[in-house]
Amino acid sequence: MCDSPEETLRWKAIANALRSELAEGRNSPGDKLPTEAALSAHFGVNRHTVRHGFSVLIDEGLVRTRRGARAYVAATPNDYPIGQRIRFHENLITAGRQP
Amino acid sequence: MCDSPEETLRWKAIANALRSELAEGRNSPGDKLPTEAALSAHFGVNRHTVRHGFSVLIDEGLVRTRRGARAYVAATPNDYPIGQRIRFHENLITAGRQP
DNA sequence: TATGATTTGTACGTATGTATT
DNA sequence: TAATACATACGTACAAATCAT
Repeated sequence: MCDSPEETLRWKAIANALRSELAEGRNSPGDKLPTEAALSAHFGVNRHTVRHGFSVLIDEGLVRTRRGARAYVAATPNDYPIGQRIRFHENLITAGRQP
Repeated sequence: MCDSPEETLRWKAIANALRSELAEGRNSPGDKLPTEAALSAHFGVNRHTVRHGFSVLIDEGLVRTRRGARAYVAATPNDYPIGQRIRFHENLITAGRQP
């Protein structure tokens, strides 16, 4: 009942995986993340799917990207716990489901 | 100089164009927007470019989308004037430019 | 109610531009 | 200067939800 196929979406699974990585605490703000190409290979997905997942973390303020430079950690989930609450964008989308 | 090539980006130009349309006041919350295909043809761009522009308005809370259904107006810029201030996402990105 | 058409969502692929390293 | 890496934008295909008949 009420199956939530959230994890079946690759971009969302990648976002969750990366967020968990940051929550582990082994990364500090300023640390560089792997390249899109490296993450694509690691997750076995297209580069754009990685970018889609990245956009979630960017909107959450956890990660920042700059053209030409590697993405880096802007904050960790522990800094200001958003926990299960997802980004604004997500809220709007899921809210759209309600009648 | 200091040219700000904000308008040269198609997805941003489309977002601005659609936002201006909503600001005109001829649309009310609940009104349906043209389909992605129609907007693609109208702006002469790919469907994904339209979707990219849409994501801006979605994050601003002006538009909502549901799979299978047309996008509809959730609010108008006049409802809560954001004016020149761009969405959170944009702020993060542009903030990334600063040293 | 049921079926088919419409429309958005996801995912992959490719090419080129532009900033950083 | 050259290599690296992200950003934009085109394209294709299929899945899934909605709408219309």
